Amino acid sequence: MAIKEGRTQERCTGMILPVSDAIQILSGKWKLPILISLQFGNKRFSEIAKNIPKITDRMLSKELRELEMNQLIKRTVYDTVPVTVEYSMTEYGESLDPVILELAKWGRQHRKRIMSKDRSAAKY
Amino acid sequence: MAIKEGRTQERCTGMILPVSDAIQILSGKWKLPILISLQFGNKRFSEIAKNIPKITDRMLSKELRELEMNQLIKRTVYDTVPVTVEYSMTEYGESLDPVILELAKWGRQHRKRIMSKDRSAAKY
DNA sequence: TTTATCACTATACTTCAGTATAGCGCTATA
DNA sequence: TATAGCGCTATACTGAAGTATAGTGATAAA
Repeated sequence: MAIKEGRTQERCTGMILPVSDAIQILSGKWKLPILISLQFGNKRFSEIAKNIPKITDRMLSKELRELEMNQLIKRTVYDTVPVTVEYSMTEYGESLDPVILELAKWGRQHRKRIMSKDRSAAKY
Repeated sequence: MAIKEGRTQERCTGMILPVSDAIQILSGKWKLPILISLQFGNKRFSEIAKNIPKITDRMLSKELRELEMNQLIKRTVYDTVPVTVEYSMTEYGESLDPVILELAKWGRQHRKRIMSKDRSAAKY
């Protein structure tokens, strides 16, 4: 029952704190999908929207702003007429790649799992 | 501007779908902290609560139920008087370890980053 | 001329995550 | 006897996330 009961509390909090930071920044339904869309190349507002089923303009606009504030993405305005706005990942944003990769890996195998057993699939 | 414009949309959705699955299951402020707490050993209700600052009984109870439904954790009741309830990670729950590890890594370096530059730190 | 696209913003609304507080039956301890 | 711990549940509430819908001004296409 007790595995190495030494400094568990500290080590536990030492894990929970950074993870909480991360999930706060990536929180919500849309931020990761947006980042993924931009992983596949710089995109304009409407192109991102096309990549992400069901997202509304309002949400996309709001989330892009937050991601930009956290310096995960960059917004570039070209003064064409009318203006062209392009979004791209920053280097810092790219540092999330391994996180996204692991999430995708897990999500894929989870999907397989719930597909194969109908009993729990019924709940979803 | 355009990097390999072939099947981007499909590959993009192929990433977004599993990641959305994952974030739905791990959604919210508390599920990952709870899983982390259980990574450090089987625990009882009040022990988990002690590990996670600020969580309320109601939330802990609710999230534990959801994690159990998704088979990420296991609830065992021992018939002592009064009953002892122990929570533990399932093997399936352990499959999340790499995800949690990457999140923790990123969170730690993010924390360092915002600590070092006060200008953006002001916002947090 | 009407329509559509672009990158948004405004307003209003719903829904749900999360908080706050209290209480349950049981038991061991002071 | 009263208090505290255990593992919760009940009720009520707030606030934030997300949805729905419409509209902006400029331009280009039908």
